[in-house]
Amino acid sequence: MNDIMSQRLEALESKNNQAFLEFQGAFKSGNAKKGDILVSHGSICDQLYVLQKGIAKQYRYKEDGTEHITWFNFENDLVTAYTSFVTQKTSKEEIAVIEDCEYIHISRENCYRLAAKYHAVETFFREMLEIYFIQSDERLFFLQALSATQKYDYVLHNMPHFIQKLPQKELSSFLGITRETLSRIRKKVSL
Amino acid sequence: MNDIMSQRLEALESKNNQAFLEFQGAFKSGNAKKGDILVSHGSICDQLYVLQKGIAKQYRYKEDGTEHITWFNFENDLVTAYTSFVTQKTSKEEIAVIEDCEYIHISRENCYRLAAKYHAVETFFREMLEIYFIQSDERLFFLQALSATQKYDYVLHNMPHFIQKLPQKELSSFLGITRETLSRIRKKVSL
DNA sequence: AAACACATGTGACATATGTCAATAAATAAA
DNA sequence: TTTATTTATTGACATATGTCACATGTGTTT
Repeated sequence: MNDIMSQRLEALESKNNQAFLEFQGAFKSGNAKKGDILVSHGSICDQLYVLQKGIAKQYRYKEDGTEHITWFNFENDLVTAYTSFVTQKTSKEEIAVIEDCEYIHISRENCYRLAAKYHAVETFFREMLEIYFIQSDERLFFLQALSATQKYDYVLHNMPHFIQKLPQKELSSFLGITRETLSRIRKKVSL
Repeated sequence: MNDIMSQRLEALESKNNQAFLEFQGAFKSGNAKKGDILVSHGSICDQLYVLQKGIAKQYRYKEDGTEHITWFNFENDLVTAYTSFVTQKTSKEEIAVIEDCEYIHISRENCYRLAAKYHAVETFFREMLEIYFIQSDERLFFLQALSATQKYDYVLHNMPHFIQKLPQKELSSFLGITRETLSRIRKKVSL
């Protein structure tokens, strides 16, 4: 995700510097410690975050109380509970900090206000959405079609930082398998 | 999806009638028979379709040759192999007709040209993307966290037309389970 | 260093779902 | 209508993955 975001921002800057400055100016900075909840289940999400440092996880609970991680966020990722952000209904998703985070954030109101005011900002958002949509599409296939081992391999090849930086407990949830199964796969792979 | 699309189009019309007319004018109409391929695996997708009648399926192949349906399209759905459409790389996805279709379509070139020309068209696309992103997010959780029976129940309650209108062969692929398992679940449910 | 909490590894066993094969039912073709 | 083709059902069995219980390891706090 990383450079894609800065690319788009540069495009925005060169296309309409005034829009860029105003957009940039609407961000505030903040930080959060490991374990903190950025967006809590049941709340209405009205902020868009950009991670500058640290790791966060997005997850949902099933009725049985189990946590299911849908995505991890690293440096330069856009982070928000998108469904709630867009619909302004209570969020089923929750976002929590795995490793101490520094971030900037902008309110939903400012996002939409600036998107309405500046065509170039609107374009920025459309392009970011495209990227995340594609990412989501890839994950869909991954979840639907691959076995536990294949999923692990996929992540190993395509998102190696996930494996390097995340505790297995979290990674297994993301893969949609149990910790035990992940542990056994790792053993097999390392032989 | 249905009315959401027409809502957005109405919004576009009232916001900028000129943009709306030009956008609308860029569509051509067409049709396809059951079994036809709208977008084939390996091609570059440069059209955006709007289904007016019929049903289509979007799917990908695994290396082992098995087909995995990621989504079904019904009346008034936007249809395209989004990843290929955006990136202009060859498509991993394929789109095929399940029930004879009538549709209108617009070229990628016209989409982006009009989005760049008219802020209101850009907004239309951003909003459509938001909707599809949310939909995709829901499906993600569905695939990751639910058992075969739970998935069936989910579809039964949330997309009943999927169950009414689609052959089980296709539905099972969409659910990420085998035909046999689906058949057994249906038997159990109907008791 | 000791004590603790938390994450990971391992074994025995349970279970959901897949696989394969054979009918039955439904659709399409002749 | 009859035949052919595809789709759905059902049974016996295989297998991947989950569950539970406990051991081992790792890092943190005192």
